[in-house]
Amino acid sequence: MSTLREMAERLGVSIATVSRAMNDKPGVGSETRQRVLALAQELQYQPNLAARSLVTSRTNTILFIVHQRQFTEAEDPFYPFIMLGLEEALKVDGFHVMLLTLNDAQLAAGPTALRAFQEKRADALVLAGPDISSKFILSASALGLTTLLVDNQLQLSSFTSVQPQNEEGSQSSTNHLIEVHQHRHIALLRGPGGWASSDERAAGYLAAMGGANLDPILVEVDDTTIESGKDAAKQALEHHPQVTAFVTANDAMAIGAMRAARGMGRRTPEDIAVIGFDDISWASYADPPLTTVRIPTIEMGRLAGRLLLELLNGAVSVKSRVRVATQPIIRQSCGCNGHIEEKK
Amino acid sequence: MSTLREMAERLGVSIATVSRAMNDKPGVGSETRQRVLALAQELQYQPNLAARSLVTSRTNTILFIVHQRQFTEAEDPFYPFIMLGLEEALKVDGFHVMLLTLNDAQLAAGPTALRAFQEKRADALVLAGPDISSKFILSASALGLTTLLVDNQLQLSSFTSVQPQNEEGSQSSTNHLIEVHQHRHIALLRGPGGWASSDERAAGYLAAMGGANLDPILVEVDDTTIESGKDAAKQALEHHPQVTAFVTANDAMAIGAMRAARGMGRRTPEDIAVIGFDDISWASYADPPLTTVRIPTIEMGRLAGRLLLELLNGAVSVKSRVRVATQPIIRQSCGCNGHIEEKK
DNA sequence: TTGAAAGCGCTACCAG
DNA sequence: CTGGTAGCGCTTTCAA
Repeated sequence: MSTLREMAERLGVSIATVSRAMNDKPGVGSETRQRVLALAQELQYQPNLAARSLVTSRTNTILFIVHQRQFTEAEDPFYPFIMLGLEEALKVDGFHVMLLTLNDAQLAAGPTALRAFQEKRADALVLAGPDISSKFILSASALGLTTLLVDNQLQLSSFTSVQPQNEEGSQSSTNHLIEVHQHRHIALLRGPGGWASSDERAAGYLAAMGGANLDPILVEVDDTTIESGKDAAKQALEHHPQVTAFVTANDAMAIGAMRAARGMGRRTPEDIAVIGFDDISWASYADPPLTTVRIPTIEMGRLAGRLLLELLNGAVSVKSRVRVATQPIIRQSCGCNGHIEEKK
Repeated sequence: MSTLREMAERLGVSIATVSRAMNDKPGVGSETRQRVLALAQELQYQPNLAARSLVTSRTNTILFIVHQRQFTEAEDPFYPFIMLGLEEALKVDGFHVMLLTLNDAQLAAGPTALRAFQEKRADALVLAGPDISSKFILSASALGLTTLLVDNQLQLSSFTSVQPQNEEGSQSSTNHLIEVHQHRHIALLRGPGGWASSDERAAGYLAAMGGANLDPILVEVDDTTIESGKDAAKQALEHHPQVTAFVTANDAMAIGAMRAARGMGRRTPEDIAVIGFDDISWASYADPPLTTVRIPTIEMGRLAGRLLLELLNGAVSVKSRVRVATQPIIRQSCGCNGHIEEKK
């Protein structure tokens, strides 16, 4: 592996000059620069990043932190996509992504787990997922690293964050049911209160119902799985038999709801229309194919990456809360015939 | 951030002594060592890894390389689990995992993409997935980094590799169909030839059929998706109407096969029993719940991590090909009543 | 058991 | 425009 010194000797110039040439810094004659670059090319020179880090205090590495269970969550692997997008965006500037998963105990213990990263290990932190507590976020950022939140946000403090437009998404899907399919009795099968995404999606539904002067019907369950979707659908159908459509907190619940409804003799979409949220991979294979709201996960990751790069370059210093537009995916569970299938 | 020097000054000893004490090296009086450790504790001392890397040429980082599309593959996100297990195992020794995804072009271009990692960026490479070519593997390992293969293997060269017991897995599921459910006409719906996992799973099926003196029925399609599962099932049922059971290359195909069969008036498991492979997250939600063969993905990642650590520590130098046992998951699509549901 | 010092490869400052 | 050099924080010889 060649070094700056080696190149300097072969070229008969100083190490400093080679360094300047390699880093596109001013103060090198264009002819000299040419020769340096040519030799670097020939030698396949790669800078030793440890040495560079030692003097610059920058590592070109960012740490992606996520709850262990969430990372590969059974019914909806969301964060690997975020990480993929992040890595894509970061690598164009020569940055790398490290994965750090935290279990419940580590999350509770606070930033002890991060201590090892204080010292020259990462330039920034991406904290992903709603189940990272405010306390943890605050103490992590106190480490002095640039911090960005994905799918999480703190009300009080201001961090740069990237989140989906939950409210707009469910408002538009509710409107689709109202305007295109003329439903009047639409129930929201929602997840637990207190979780930002559940609350925001509920707000979108309420806005749409209010806008159309319809009475909202809310059914809240304490989880957002297929099973809880079944429960919610049963409750809704028993207490509100007039309901003809469901808006659900996510796709897993939508699938559960369709199954429960079918078990009660109600077919989708003829008797009960259903619209989910997320567009997980199996949504298009559901029976019938699920109409839903797509969260552009990879794109969210890319955006987070680009934001981080700007923050790190000092190009921007404002903390911004970015909302990424969701996309309606019209399939058949809403009553459409599915000809307006999405283009991937 | 405190440094060795700072500690040395406060303790009135030399930097070398502090370094030795911190690294558990001999040559330090036990009393001195105590004092050093106590101060380190108090100061929350963290070594500067860039500085350490510069002198030791070790980074405590391993690079997880996977094909971009594969990492979050729509129907079966396999590699995030591997990465999770890897990270879990590695972090106990203070190692970190970096993600590098490669697209088709980069894969074809050879190790250019890896050049940046030659220099003090990673101590080892984990190459995951069958679609990383031998050529790429060979040239990557020529970089001089310890290399480990997951879900891939080279026939000629010897690399340490971790793979599932594909052959044993499908042999046992085929046997289940033969012995427990008395099927005589079992078709294998297999994926493309040439892919090691497809071939191995086929071999397991053939072994079981041969062992029972039954005639194998092979249907090969060029993909392993729900759609190709449908195609394969249609072909099988048309050309071999006597077939009463399917063994499929993976769960996605199994689900497609059940749907196609149902479309042709054959119910699962009454008319056609089906057993898949992989145990993807949606297998238990299929209709009927899918009997399959589970690949212990997270455990494979952990194993890869432990192996790597041994290799790096020089504890072991032998290149070993490790096969991880799969686990039969009996649900209902095979004809069992599902009471023997797996314990997670 | 301990200390002094060289040096890993690089950036950045100061002279010229 | 160019060169010399200090020094980032650490590990590791070599002496004492």
